[in-house]
Amino acid sequence: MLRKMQQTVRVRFAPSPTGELHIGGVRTALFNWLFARNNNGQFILRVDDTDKQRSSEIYLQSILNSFRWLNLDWDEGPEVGGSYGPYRQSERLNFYLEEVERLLEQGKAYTCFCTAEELEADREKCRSLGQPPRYSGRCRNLTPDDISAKKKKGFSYVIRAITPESGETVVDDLIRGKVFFENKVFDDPIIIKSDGLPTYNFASVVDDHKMKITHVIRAEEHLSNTPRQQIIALQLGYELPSYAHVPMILAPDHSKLSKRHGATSVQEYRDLGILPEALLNYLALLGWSPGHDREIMSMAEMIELFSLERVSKNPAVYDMQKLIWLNGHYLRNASTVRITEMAIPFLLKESIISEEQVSQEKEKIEAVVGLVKEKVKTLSEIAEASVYFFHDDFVYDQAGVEKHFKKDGAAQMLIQIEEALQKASAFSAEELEKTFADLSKKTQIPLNKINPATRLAVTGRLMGPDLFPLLALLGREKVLARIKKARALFCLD
RNA sequence: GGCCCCUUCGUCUAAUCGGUUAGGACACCAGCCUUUCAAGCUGGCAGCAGGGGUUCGAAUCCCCUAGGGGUCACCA
Repeated sequence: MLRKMQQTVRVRFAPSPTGELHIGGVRTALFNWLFARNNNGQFILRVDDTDKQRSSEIYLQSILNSFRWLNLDWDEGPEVGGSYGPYRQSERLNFYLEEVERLLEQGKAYTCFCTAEELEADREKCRSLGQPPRYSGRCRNLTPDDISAKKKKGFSYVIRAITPESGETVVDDLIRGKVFFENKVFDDPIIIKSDGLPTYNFASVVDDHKMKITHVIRAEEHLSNTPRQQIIALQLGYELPSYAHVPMILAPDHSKLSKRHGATSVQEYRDLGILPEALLNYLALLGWSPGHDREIMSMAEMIELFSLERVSKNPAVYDMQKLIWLNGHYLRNASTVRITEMAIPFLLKESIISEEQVSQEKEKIEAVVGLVKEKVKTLSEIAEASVYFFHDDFVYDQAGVEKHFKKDGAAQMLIQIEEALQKASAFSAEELEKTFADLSKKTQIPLNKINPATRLAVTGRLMGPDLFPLLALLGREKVLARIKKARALFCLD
């Protein structure tokens, strides 16, 4: 504990820009971030873009946007810089080559000319013998003359690091304890590819060291990679960071989360109308708990309570319903002004309002959102529930029409409602509530007939926000016009 | 298949060194509230994967079995 305090905690999240940031990545990033903030340490973003083919700037920008949207800030990394940069692996080639040169000189790595076909043949042979596929070590003992001759002929080559053939490597994991691996199951890993770029296992080790990373917190899928990285680190003479492998997030069918399971990227959740704080709170609960019955937590509370010791070992199945529930909670408790800002893009996208209205009718939009947000769970539902405040040409619920309009006396009732509303002294929620109560008393028609009929006439629906504030917001003119229209459209007499 | 990890309600999880009527949350069901639907409140349903040990006592420690997941690339 004391030793931990002496050294500033430095953690990193190292996405490769080959796709959108997905929720598994966010959860890993979040745990890193919480751990850093809890320890007054630094959270570093590093771009693992050594796969030239698949990496793209578009994805990097999208990932950074997702981080910004989630409000997860990084102390060092792209755009903010830092004293251990550059933070893109594609710009750190000189570091890797320097280290490879050293390994080569020390005889801890060697040049390998084996072709893909040769390697495949080797693997095939191993398989047929019932053994695990393993590199034969054919090029380990090439002489310097062999090597320069082959290079001169233009053969392509890679650099491999030498792995001990016996003994074992122990990964001391903060979450799982000591995990033992026999060295004989590993072959000599490629550290520099034939395109001259480092492989993940090498670049990652070099960067973690050069960036003074103290804790490597990553998904469990990397656990079996860790001994290979430790072996490389050993060859390089590095001191090892602490490791913590967090459990994976699984789809409801217990398989690995993928596109076919629906939304997987942060961007998709954003488009669905999920709030960033809800997503983070939910993700924090997947594989971690503060220990007591606490579930809804602000970022400040999560920072305060987070510890790796309380991260669980077993994979967590992802449950959309609980996320939605949490989102509803945050939606209701957030300020109307903020939710309105966030809902506007959804209203625009569904053509419920125009750009012009955004600038000219902000107050009305806020009033609508304020009324409607109590009943919904996502921002896109806000849009859906707001339609009739801005459009007169909505469709009427068919079952509702049968039940409330196509009955004897329905027209009479609507007329009476109209008259009462016309005479109402003020068109406020309180006044309207009184108006309806009086009407019910006078006509002997119960409120549970008057109210739904009014709602149906005015909104086309049977459900929605409280009726009286709804009517008040719509205004006398629109309400009366809509009741007239419904009467003309549906009533028998 | 080899190696590695994991196993508490349907799902996420709690239960400090072994002693709890195994707790909470989502979902589901019922009731209350109510002008609707939600929300909220109250209550209910539901779990220690199986089998052996160790122990006065095991969800908790050990072993085995089963199941799930990961990994074995010139992807990260």
